[in-house]
Amino acid sequence: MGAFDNPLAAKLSGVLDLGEEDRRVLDGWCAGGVPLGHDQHLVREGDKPVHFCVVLDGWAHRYKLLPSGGRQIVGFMLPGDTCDLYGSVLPRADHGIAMLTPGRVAFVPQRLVEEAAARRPGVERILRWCALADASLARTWLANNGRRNARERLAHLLCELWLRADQVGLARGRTFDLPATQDELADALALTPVHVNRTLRGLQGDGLVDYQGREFTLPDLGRLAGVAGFDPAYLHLGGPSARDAVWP
Amino acid sequence: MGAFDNPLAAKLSGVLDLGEEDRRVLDGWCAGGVPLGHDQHLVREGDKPVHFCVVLDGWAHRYKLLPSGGRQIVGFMLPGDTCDLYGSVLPRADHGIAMLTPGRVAFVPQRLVEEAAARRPGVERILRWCALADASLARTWLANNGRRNARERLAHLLCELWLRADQVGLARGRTFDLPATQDELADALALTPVHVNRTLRGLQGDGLVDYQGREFTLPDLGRLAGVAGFDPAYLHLGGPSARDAVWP
DNA sequence: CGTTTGATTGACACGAGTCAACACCAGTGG
DNA sequence: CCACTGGTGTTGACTCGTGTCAATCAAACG
Repeated sequence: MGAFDNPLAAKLSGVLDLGEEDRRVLDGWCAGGVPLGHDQHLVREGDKPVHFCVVLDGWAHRYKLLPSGGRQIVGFMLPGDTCDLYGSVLPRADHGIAMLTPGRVAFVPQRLVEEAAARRPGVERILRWCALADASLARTWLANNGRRNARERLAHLLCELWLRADQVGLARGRTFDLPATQDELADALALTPVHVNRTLRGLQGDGLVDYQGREFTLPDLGRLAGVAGFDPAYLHLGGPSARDAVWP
Repeated sequence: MGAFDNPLAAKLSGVLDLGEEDRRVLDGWCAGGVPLGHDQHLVREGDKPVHFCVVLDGWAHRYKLLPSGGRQIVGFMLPGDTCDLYGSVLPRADHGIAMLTPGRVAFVPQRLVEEAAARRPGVERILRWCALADASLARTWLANNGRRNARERLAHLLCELWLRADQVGLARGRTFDLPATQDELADALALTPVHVNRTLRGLQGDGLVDYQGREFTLPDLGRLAGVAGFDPAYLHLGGPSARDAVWP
């Protein structure tokens, strides 16, 4: 926001030194963008991906379907988040990506991305940063879902999503919109919707979370982060933000 | 093996077109290597990583520790596997890596890696491939641990590890060494050691797995893959291998 | 208004965790 | 040569967190 008209540059400017020229490349990628409706797909599992995607507006989620019919959501995407679905590097998308809300997405032809990366080391760094941050996030979810109970897991996810929303200007103080159904939260946390509901109510009863519809408020982030065992390092966030005013 | 004296080039030659020159770069990285003993660390969580690592020999594992004391193993590394711990891109390692067996590891200064990547697009592609394949693997584990029961999970992990071992010449037909304790398998699968033991015996009772010590045999890979819902696409393996002779 | 989608709650079941004991084996040192 | 140790695997009995099934409710919507 502010100085930047594209959320990807905004995010990256906090963590990497973007040259003038690199930023122009990113601006080019993020110009325009396609409006997408709720539930529309950016990528389907099995597709040969030919675009590098940047979410400009709205939320999306990445998911994997299992032969048995289950679904695991493997990540949420907010404005400024990218997916490098391997384009020229790997042959097929191993998971799908779809919108959680209406929004706007930039589809950058892999050819352009490759050319820019070959021409400018700064761009190559950006791509690598995105891929590595992505992997880091997936590993953190692995640990979260694997070794925490329902309460801790949910608290952890809420901390993460509030922080990420805040980072791109989508939080109003400790309040933010989490446009996912409890079903979707369940598939992200590897729980059942019923248990997500109970756990959410539990946190609410303890004054750690408040919500009406999809609008969530985290009245005591310090205590919630304590419950979650949350350490924001894995998000690799850059510069200062509202979080510094709120965080323990 | 065979034409290649370094396992990284061997692995990559199946999936990427390596130029003559690129291969020489990889040979340079993998020349030498440091011998490491059981339990020795390649990287500790929180370190500022200054090397790109390639496992030349032996098995390693990547793990995260939780504030509550739990451990989640987030991946196994076999010869030819790399870790790009973000070097110049991200500030700190978000997880540790340690040997499961004695072995040999090449530590390549990030500076060299950066230079090679800037100079040669082929090298940049290699790095990106490694990062993306890594993320893909983590997401598959997320789905596996999140949405399958103990039996399916364990079956899936065994399929993965046999296939990866076979790919680098470490399997003898359907038999391979899995140098992890049941404790370690439990931390990889987000189970307890006791339950891993019971599940393993269950699979053994059904003739799907056989083991004595750390030597595992998978007598009926087709049936085991069926139990697991295993689809090897996520490993992004390249050329043909023994698997083609055995797989359903 | 019916219909649909998502949230909520209760009763009950079950898979996996916990606790505890024992077996086995490789060292190691007396 | 044997006693002792620590690490790993194995098994049983019991507990408990989460899943399953089912009913109800509220809001959104054509």
